[in-house]
Amino acid sequence: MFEFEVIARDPGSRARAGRFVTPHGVVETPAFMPVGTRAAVKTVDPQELEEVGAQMILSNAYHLSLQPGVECIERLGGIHRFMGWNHPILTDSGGFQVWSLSTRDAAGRMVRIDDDGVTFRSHLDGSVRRLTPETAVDLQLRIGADVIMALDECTPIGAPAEQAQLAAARTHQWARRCRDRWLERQQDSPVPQALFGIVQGGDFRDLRRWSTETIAALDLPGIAIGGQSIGYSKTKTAETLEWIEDLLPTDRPRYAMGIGDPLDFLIVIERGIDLFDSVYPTRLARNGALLTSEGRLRITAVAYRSDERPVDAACQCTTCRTVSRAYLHHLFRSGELAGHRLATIHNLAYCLKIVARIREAIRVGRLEDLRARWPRPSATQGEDQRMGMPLASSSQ
RNA sequence: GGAGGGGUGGGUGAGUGGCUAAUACCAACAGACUGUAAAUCUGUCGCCUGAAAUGGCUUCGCAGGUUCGAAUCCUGCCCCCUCCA
Repeated sequence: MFEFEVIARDPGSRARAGRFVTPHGVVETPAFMPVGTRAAVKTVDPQELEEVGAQMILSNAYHLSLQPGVECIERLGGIHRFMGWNHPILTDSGGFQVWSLSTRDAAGRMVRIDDDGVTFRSHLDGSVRRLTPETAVDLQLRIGADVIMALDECTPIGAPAEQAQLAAARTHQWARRCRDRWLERQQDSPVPQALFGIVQGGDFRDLRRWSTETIAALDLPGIAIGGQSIGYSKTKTAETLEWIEDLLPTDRPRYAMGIGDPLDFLIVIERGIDLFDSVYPTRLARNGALLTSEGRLRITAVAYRSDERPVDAACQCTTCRTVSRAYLHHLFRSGELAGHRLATIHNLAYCLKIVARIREAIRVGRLEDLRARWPRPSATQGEDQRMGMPLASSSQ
């Protein structure tokens, strides 16, 4: 049911194009998955997601279990039906929240980890919730996503070796327990669901390789690479993937968790990644930052007050076809919610278009052309942001 | 006509003798954001000099005064608001 087929490879890198078949449709890879943590990609609806080119989206079992609760989603026919998205969905287990919620509170009151699982203090009402590998799997199976993630402990950048080692070891133990539970439950499940394991190991080559071997050995339908090193740091992202690429299974999807800057897309794809997700484009959009061929555009800047041009002349999205920068500027300045939606539509369309171009290039064996024109991040962070990957191949 | 309240930096509005170039919020300007506790967060925000610590200058309706020292106290003037007639 969850076949994964590689249909083209780039001769100059590890990049590959494939088809990931799920019960809710096929995902043409490489693919970017927009994030809809609470069964909603903020500000846009399922139809807009389709229009923008999304194939598969992400949601989060931790958030959904708090609200509206898995019983509710289950009763209403599962997450696809619940949110009106009849395409593939992946849920994260809540492993990321082990890290993101714990860093919010120095006293560590919101998250407590032990070898058996994680105890959360709900960020909504303070109630205490317990997540173990088994319950994480159960919750996700009941929510009904096509792909579910093992419970893991996300290692922060700069974590010392001992800490990274312990987190990885725990992640491995949990992954085994998730697999056992998943295998057990799949037998009597009407709709198959795929479990992905997650590689941790922090910033250490040997730990990353150890983690990759361990997780790959579980023989799950897919493998993910996690940790703060992935996404948050461009150099660490590339480095980490290079460390482990030869150990990743070639016959199943590989998923880099938290990659959302278009500049990172080619970097991870060339290192053999098929799937990636991030809140980046949607969050940037809500904060008034638009991704364009010319780089990042801050729509609230005075410069756009009476700029009649579309956000990106090379973009075909609804936003770029219908409104001007001046109008978007006005919407953001006046706090009109339509601005968030239009900006989100554009950022998603832009990101998905970039990935589609890369995918096409791999398929026709011309990734080299794209690579040659790909923006090279400089040492200066500020300058990077003025860079963007053109949507049109006008320079050819 | 009588009684009372008030005028503070772009706006709202604290402050009622030195710790005040002046709280806070908004606006403005700039930056951040990568498996979402985010329509969030951070910085700047009188003028001049400076890379910066800083230094200098001018500010709390206007004009005087008291004081070592005033946005804060006193006097006069101008303006605004509320209530009563």
